[in-house]
Amino acid sequence: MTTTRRNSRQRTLVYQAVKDSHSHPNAEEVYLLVRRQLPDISLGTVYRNLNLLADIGEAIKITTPDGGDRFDARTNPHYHFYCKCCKRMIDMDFDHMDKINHLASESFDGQIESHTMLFYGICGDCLRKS
Amino acid sequence: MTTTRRNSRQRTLVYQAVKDSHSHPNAEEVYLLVRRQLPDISLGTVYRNLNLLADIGEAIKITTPDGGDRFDARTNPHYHFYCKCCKRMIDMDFDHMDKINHLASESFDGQIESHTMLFYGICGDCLRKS
DNA sequence: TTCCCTGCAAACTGTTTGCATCGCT
DNA sequence: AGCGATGCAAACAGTTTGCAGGGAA
Repeated sequence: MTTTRRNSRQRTLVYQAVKDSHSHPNAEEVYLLVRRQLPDISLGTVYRNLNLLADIGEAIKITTPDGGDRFDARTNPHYHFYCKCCKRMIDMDFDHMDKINHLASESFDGQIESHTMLFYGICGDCLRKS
Repeated sequence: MTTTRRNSRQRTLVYQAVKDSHSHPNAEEVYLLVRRQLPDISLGTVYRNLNLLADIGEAIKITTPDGGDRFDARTNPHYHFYCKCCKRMIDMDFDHMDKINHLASESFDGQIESHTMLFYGICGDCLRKS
């Protein structure tokens, strides 16, 4: 038996914030966004709802090396690129994802979760600035 | 002018522990390992030396979704696979690394750091147990 | 009316840091 | 002797959680 889930303004706004922001916000950023419309929301509630979204699969939680997880409400398959320079998390949409998944699965004993690869490096913007 | 670096029993043992352990230990595990030979070492020192190793490139620091970074003293190129089930970090050595790096680089604006890809999924051991 | 959800604050985890001292070089 | 490294403990950042009250169904 699944537990009944209720709606609340807080829950709706947290979800909206993640969905509308395409910058992979962390909990603090979502908190600041939602506070614009609901100044009394607490950070704990933001965390609870972000984790709920991740649990039920309506958002992805991405662990970054700079402390703090980021959230992404995009549901279509894509990889992530973490720029060590500007610390941005960048979506990677490209044609070869299936091929890469396949190549990786081919010689590994285990079930690779499709489209959850994380790459590291320096993004194009940072490269051109230096 | 580079700063002079000195040796200490602590530093040597931390390095040895990471090098000898092939299980991608976290700071706490390294601490426990080193304490067997040097019971008075402090956790702070372990952290300082692990970070030093990562900075000078003698070890890799891998961020995991379960809190706590892991360390790896293997220097030859390989990817990592994080098993969501048993929380192990598993080395992936396979023939297609260069091809995957190339495919990924091809359609992404930025410099992908070779051999730092992180995959998620369920490892073979966990699959067979369930 | 039920009981899920919230705000608040305290607690927790992993990591860093200031400081006095130690001990390489 | 000089100064980099250590042990210790306090501080920190990000996150979780216990609890009493609030509100959706």
